[in-house]
Amino acid sequence: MIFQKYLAKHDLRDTPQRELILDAFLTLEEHISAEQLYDIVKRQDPSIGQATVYRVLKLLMEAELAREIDFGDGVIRYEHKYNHPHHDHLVCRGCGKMLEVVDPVIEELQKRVAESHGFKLTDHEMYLYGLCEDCRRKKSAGPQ
Amino acid sequence: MIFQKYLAKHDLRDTPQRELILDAFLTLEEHISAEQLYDIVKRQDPSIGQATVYRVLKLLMEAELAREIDFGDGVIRYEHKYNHPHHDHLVCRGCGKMLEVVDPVIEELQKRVAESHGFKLTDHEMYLYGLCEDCRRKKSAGPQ
DNA sequence: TTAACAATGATAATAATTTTCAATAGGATG
DNA sequence: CATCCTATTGAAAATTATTATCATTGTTAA
Repeated sequence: MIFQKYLAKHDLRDTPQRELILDAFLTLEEHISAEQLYDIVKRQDPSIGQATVYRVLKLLMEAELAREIDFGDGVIRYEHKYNHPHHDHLVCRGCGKMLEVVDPVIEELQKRVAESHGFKLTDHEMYLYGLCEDCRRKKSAGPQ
Repeated sequence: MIFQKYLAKHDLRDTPQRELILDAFLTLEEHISAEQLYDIVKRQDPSIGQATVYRVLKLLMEAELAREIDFGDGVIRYEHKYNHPHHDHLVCRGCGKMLEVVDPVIEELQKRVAESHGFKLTDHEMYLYGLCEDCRRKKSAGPQ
């Protein structure tokens, strides 16, 4: 609905490809790369091109339905934005496990840090990297 | 000196190219991309190859002399790490101006957030984005 | 000085993403 | 419903940043 409204407002057409990619994206729970999404969508319609997937992801960003996340590994991933409020990411350096976290005090302090330099904060990114319990156990138990 | 020690310890050779690139990097105050560094170095020695610049930056990382920063625009930049303790970045969405910031309370809270999920924090990245004073003034004054 | 091999520069390769472009297909209008 | 205009599509080429390859050069230690 939101996407359709966005399309209408911007004189863009509602095509079966766009619907398919949107549905596939919304069905997913976790963040996903353009290539992964292409793989999924291709199963339902092998004729779809990957450029279209990239194009739709860009549209979803503009429609505020998707948000980019970048762990710095050269691949951009996307996650839901609609009905999925802001949060940061806690990532395990060992196994890659990822948790969404928010700390309201940090959020408030970030605003203040920005203000103390004359900035009006618009948004931020925070990635916490560490080792999860499992990986720490493996590390101390296993050889070296 | 530190770089030379690192080279010696790892059975790597101290070459004029490595010296030149290291010096150019250390002379710089701000963060820089591999390509920008290549441009600078090329002026002093046009025969230098850009692969060497990429290779030396990798060495500087291993020697703890450089640190990567990634603003998510597809280009990796590097900044000094030696004698330049950890900090985060406050970036203006308007003009790109960048400030280094640290808030010890945020740092502490990050550790606690990680611990509350069973993680042992190893490092983090935090980018605060906003509008600086100048850009805000321009925005409210200028047309639209 | 010479054998062994690390380092270099040029270039090719990679990988993710974007652009190009000819063919196709929405959808408003008559 | 047919038609025209133009947005959209898929395939493939182009881009961009970075990495790998490889023949040649330079260093070092015996």
